[in-house]
Amino acid sequence: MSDTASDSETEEQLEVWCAGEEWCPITATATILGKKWHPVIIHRLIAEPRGFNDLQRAVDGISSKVLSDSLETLEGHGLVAREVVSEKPFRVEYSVTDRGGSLEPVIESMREWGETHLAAEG
Amino acid sequence: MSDTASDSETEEQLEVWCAGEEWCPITATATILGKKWHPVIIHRLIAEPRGFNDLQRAVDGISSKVLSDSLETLEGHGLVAREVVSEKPFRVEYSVTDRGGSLEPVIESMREWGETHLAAEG
DNA sequence: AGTGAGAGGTTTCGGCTGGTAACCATTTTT
DNA sequence: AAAAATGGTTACCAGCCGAAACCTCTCACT
Repeated sequence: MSDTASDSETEEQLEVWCAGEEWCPITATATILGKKWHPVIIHRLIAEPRGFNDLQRAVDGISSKVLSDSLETLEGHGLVAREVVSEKPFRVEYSVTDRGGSLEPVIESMREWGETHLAAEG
Repeated sequence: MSDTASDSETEEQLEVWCAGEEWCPITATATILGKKWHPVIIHRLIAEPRGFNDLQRAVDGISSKVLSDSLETLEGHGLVAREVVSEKPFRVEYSVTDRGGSLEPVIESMREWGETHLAAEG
């Protein structure tokens, strides 16, 4: 494709550099975060660490199976940490890792966009 | 896409409620943007309007069927516009709408996150 | 001891979606 | 004429998504 404009503009290359390249940071991010429930799960865990059922209520609408699968996936990506906080009354706590917490600006921009462009409910 | 029922996404998905009481802007945004290829498609169209094959090459990795379906969905959400620019040599041009262009900060934050947290991964 | 609520999930079973490959029609280029 | 480029469609299938049911364990109440 078009990239032989080496000496022209340094500024505009920032927006074009991932076109035609093999690895795309947007696609990479979308592969992890681009699921229906992943952003809101992380958002709720950034707000505060929670147990499974508490989290399910906070996400509000997700099934237990999908939440279970999602948490497993997110833990695999190193975005969420699972800790058993009690054995006898068996209790678990999910929280975001540093890596997961770093997604806050992304999720916040999604929240803002949704609020200004999708607020059509009532 | 399939028939009439599934196209209710176009209008009624905007009324995604979090099971009764609270409407969640993050979930609503994720329902639209939370697909593997949607963010990068919009990103490439924000960079410049393109024809189908040009866009497919720019997205790099997407199949023609998935691109076709995605464009149809995004057009239904009012994020992408399709214009036939020539009939004799049949040419179309896809571009972002104002609404689609307003996603730029969201996509940019995804790009930044991927660049700093996913570089050199698969 | 029995019942029910709450925590933390798993199982089952479809339907929808994402992905590959093949195919099609038209026009331009070689 | 043959090849390539443009803009897709169709067939087919693996896998993910989602609703509902089910499961174990503990605690509280009676």
